[in-house]
Amino acid sequence: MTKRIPSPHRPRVLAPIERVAGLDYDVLDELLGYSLRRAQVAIFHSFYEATRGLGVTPPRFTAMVVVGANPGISQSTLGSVLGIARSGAMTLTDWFEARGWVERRRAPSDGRAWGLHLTPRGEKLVAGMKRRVAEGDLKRAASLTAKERRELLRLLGKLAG
Amino acid sequence: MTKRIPSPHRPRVLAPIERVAGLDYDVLDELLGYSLRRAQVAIFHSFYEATRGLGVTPPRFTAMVVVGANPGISQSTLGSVLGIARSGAMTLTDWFEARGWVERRRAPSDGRAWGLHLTPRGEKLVAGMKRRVAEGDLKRAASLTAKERRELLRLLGKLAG
DNA sequence: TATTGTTATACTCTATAACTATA
DNA sequence: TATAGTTATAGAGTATAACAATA
Repeated sequence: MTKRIPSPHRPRVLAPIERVAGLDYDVLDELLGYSLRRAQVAIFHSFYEATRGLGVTPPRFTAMVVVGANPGISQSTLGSVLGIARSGAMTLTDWFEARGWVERRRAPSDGRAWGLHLTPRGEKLVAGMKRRVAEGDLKRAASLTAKERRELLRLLGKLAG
Repeated sequence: MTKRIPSPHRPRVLAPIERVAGLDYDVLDELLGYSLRRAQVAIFHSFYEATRGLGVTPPRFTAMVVVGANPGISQSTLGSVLGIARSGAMTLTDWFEARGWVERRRAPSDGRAWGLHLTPRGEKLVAGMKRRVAEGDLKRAASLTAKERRELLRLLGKLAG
């Protein structure tokens, strides 16, 4: 089977959304969409610190966590979780496999599907990342009280749900 | 001056981040980063409805609003607001100019820079979009009380700031 | 020298569509 | 027929680097 060569890992440092002094932002500050975007970019910086050098982007992190918590998950299901097409889930899996973090095993119940599993190395990596990302996430939210952070999570959940 | 041909407008409908039943999401639900992403995707759908058929993506909407509220703004400053490089701000401006929504006028104080201005057509368009986007944003947040929505905006602002 | 806009180019991410092998 | 994975291809968005004109 010929494998596509996975792309080199060079994650982008998302440019900060600068607050340009003296500029009128009009309705933007009243919009949840814009505020969400700004908050997300801010959080991304702590994520980037927590995964520095690994080439792990947020979708890749999500994928690793989900594979770890759901061993044997298929590529298609992984794609659904991430909101990407099957072909994208494949590229993603190739990327992990090339690094020896994830392996494909034939699903026992369905000859078409692969079951995805973390390798021992993948297990170790994801454990470390989970810890560092969670720490960074907390640290970035240090301007919020514990109660505010919980409330924020709750409100975001309501919005997304 | 040879102008680059702006790309056709075919905005993507961001695939929803499905909640796959029976799957273990592990730490993800405790992370602000992941919750922000899910909320953002949800909000994006109302944005998409509000700008349907115009090819206006969130960054383009932000740009139109900012140019409208700050006539004469330079491409570089616009790029800073959006967190993109100068070359990207140029492509963006070309896109608007090709539709007759924005025009470049030589900046009186600096012979290198362009000042960006909405055309009458652009003014009309952005006014309508602002109304519809704000309405959609409110509607999408209908599951939140007015107080919760304000609190969410406040917390997001704290996080981003 | 530094900055603005521009051009050329490359890369990432993702989508669609066609193909295969299984179901 | 339908689905999982694969492959090929295309497009949107953005980055970097080099250049001209102006500061």
